[in-house]
Amino acid sequence: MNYQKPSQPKGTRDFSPVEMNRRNYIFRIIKETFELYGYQPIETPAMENLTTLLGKYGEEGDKLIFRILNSGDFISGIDPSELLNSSSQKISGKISEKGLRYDLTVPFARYVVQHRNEITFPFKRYQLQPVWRADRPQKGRYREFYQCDADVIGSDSLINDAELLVMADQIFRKLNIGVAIKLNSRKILTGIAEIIGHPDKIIDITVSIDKLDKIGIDKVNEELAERGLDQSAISKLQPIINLSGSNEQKLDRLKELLTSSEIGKAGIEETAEVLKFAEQMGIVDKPELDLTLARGLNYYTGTIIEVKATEAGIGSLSGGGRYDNLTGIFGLPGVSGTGISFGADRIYDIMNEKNLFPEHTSGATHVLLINFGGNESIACLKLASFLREHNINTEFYPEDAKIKKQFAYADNKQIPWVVIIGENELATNTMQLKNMHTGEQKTADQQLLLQIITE
RNA sequence: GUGAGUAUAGCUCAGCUGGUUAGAGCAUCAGAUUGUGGUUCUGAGGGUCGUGGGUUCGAAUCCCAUUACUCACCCCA
Repeated sequence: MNYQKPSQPKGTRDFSPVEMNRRNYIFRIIKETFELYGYQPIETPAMENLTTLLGKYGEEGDKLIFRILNSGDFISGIDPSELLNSSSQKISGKISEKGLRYDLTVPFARYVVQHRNEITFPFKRYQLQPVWRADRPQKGRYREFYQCDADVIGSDSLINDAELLVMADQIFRKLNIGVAIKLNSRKILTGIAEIIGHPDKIIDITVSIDKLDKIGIDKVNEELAERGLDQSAISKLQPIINLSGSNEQKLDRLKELLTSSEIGKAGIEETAEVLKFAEQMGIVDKPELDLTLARGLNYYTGTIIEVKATEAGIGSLSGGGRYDNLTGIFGLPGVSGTGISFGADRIYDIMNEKNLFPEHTSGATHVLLINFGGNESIACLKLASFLREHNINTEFYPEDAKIKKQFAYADNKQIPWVVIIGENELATNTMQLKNMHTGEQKTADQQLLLQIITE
């Protein structure tokens, strides 16, 4: 080999047929669940105008947006002296006007604003598409990954927030993944920031206490101090961070602590309401109120949701929350939305790690017909179309290769059933049906074949 | 953006403090087996040791640079 080995860009992946069938299994369950609750699919383009994307994800987020170079002679309009003297940021604004989508929520907000006259509110949509982030990849983090979002926009009702929790509960149970569903409220966090006397530091506070699980209380306090909180504020924060007990107990205690904060009290009430609705909808794995849950995106204003795998430090599998004014930025104020996003790739990783996929994911070939050539192959071709009419994924081996080779092919592709029609079978109008898993083989006719392989 | 590690066959890796023609397992292909895979046996193909430079009689091995990847931090699905 004397050519440069080809490779994909870092943080991106190829998906093999086996992987795709498994990924589709995840997508199917997510879609089905979304649709059970009345969410309908939309898609938006891979690229958006930078004006749509920039400023929505904070300073860090802006840096992580993949920019697309303008087509044509993108450098022509620029003064050479400008190239030398101005920052790369400024220049990039001149040579790039589009970027790859960073998440699905902001494009959705854009979609809603643009199509507001065609949409009936409340609008429930889901969207399963890749997003791109120019991050440094690492475990469970990719530069191209799929998000599966469900959002309701144009409804203030907390039933929607509860519905998201219930859907998350259902999806992870269907997938057989053990998770902890966590709930918080941005309003409670705001209330906390108010009563400790640092309403302006809410982001710093939330980012720091979000790490509690990971780095421990001492480090969190250190970081809070570094971020400019005085000691009295930090000590006021301690009883709040350390709240324990049931959700009810936590909420009761919070009521006492946040009496002086109107917004804090509202958050407590709303959270109690969301939990009540979720319970009435029959949620199985009860969400846990977790005040250290903050989530990065700045646009959440109410409920905050996160789902983590019970074991495995792979980060969150799903996250979401309520945003009161996302469409406001695009000129449609006063529309509240709430939504949740599932990270398909992390879900895949964890299912793979724990062997949670069913043995045969649909999409794979179900039956292979062995090719003997001649008249036998005519019988096989007819049988194959019969099976396909019954919606059974069927392959006829295209060459009359050695039987051994054909069987090895079936084995390799993990095809569960193999049918043999040779000279003898052709004469008696039968076939040999072999179960590749057990090795059992029996004589069958068309009807028996259909019956056996569909049970 | 910051820090650390790795780079040898399609994949996973071995190759000791530098010493002839670079190894294994798995995978692939062929045969043992002309109607039977997942077990066994035999054989074959496949590598300018990431790239460029340096030290040396001699470099996969030591040094420098560079690129790519991995892991962690920041941040996040």
